[in-house]
Amino acid sequence: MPDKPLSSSQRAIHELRNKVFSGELAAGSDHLESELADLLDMSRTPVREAVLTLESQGLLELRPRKGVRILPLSPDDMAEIYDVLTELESHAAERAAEAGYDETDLKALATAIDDMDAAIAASDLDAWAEADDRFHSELVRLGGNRRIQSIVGMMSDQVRRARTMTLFMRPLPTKSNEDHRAVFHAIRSGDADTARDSHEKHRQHAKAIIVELLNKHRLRFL
Amino acid sequence: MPDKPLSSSQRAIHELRNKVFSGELAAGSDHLESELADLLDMSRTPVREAVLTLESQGLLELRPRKGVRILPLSPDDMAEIYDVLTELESHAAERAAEAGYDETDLKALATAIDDMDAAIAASDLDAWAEADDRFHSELVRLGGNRRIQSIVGMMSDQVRRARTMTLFMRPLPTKSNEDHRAVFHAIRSGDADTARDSHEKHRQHAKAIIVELLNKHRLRFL
DNA sequence: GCATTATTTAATGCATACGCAAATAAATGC
DNA sequence: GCATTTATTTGCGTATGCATTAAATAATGC
Repeated sequence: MPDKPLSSSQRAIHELRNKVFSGELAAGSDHLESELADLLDMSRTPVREAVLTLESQGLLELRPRKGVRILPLSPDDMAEIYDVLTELESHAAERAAEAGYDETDLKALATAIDDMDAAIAASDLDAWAEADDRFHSELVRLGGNRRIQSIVGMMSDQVRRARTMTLFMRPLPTKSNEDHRAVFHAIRSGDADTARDSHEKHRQHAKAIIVELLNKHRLRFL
Repeated sequence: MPDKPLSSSQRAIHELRNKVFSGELAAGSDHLESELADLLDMSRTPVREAVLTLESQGLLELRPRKGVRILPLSPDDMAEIYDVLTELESHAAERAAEAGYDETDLKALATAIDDMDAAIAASDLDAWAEADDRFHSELVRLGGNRRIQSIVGMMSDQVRRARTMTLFMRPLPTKSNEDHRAVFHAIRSGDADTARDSHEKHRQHAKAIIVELLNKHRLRFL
């Protein structure tokens, strides 16, 4: 069936998001509402609504008369984001382990891990990143807390922005999948403490790598 | 000076929030945009913008053609919210302890604790609740992560809704302030682990009490 | 009667218009 | 020249109207 026509508002949200991710709307740049409306070929109304939504998700900022500002991400911002992810995802891992999921329930998680292995073997960074996203979002889903899912979703969006930049400037994340497996096994065996601790270490490590990378390359923002 | 005139949009956000808290807009009820516009004596436009914002904060839900639905809070929702608060506030406590704040920096925290003591002595539940809010928000502020401040702020809003209902049906929170003092002392002495653990226990305890209370009183939602 | 289709109703999504206030430019006084 | 005032521009906040489409109701066929 022909996909249902998307509302202008929704379209605005998605297209603006994409343009931020792709860099077409550069971090730190300002844009008038009317400019964005022209860009998306719609009136200001749906643009305003989209901008309101994206503001609440931390992607941009409304500064009356100065335009809509695409929020830059500093290394400090990145550190904040990773800290939130660390806490909430670790909680999810803990809960997932307590939930007593069986092999079937954990299949998506296992698949994501395997896909990461394959991607690394093929040196396909994009595929790895996609599978990594899948692992983390599935983990959070298994945690069962919908508010955490929503918050982590928003924060992951921001991380994705930074990863585009940093992925190619760091070594292949070969070690990363050991962490994923540790978390996986802890969950499968119902060891909540280990699941939590493993994931916590995993995320803290990721944070350290990215923040160091950004600082080393003098990426004051992105 | 005469306070600056608030925009209709801002007014709508605040007034709608208040009406949700006060119960004037009951949880679970549906309201057309035009109805809310009439209620607030403004056009649909700023109401729509406010509703968009409040939706992203989890207070209500937009269901096209069915109206704006004030989201009810179930015991499960409450549990989710407390879990998020537990994780993020505990992280803040840990960081606050690491930050090496001196007596002056921690004054607001100490004051909040004293105020709670005074409120309990006077059996003034409203004053206690206010000081408790102050303690938690100051704690999170000291944690230094602005994203956590924002998330915790949103979640605390929801807790406040429930507390209105439950505050009078539970014993005076006399024990609660012991927890607060433990967190305070750990922060002052730079003991991050203790700060974290104390606060974690504090919040888990609060969660258990509220969830039990809601279930006991068959408050399926609120 | 019951199911299906046609008709009406009405809430929303969006475009548009307009007044106001802020920012900028121009003009005036010193 | 520089500061201060005045004029002008321009972006935003809000109101309003209309087209669209989902829901509700009536009508038709079987």
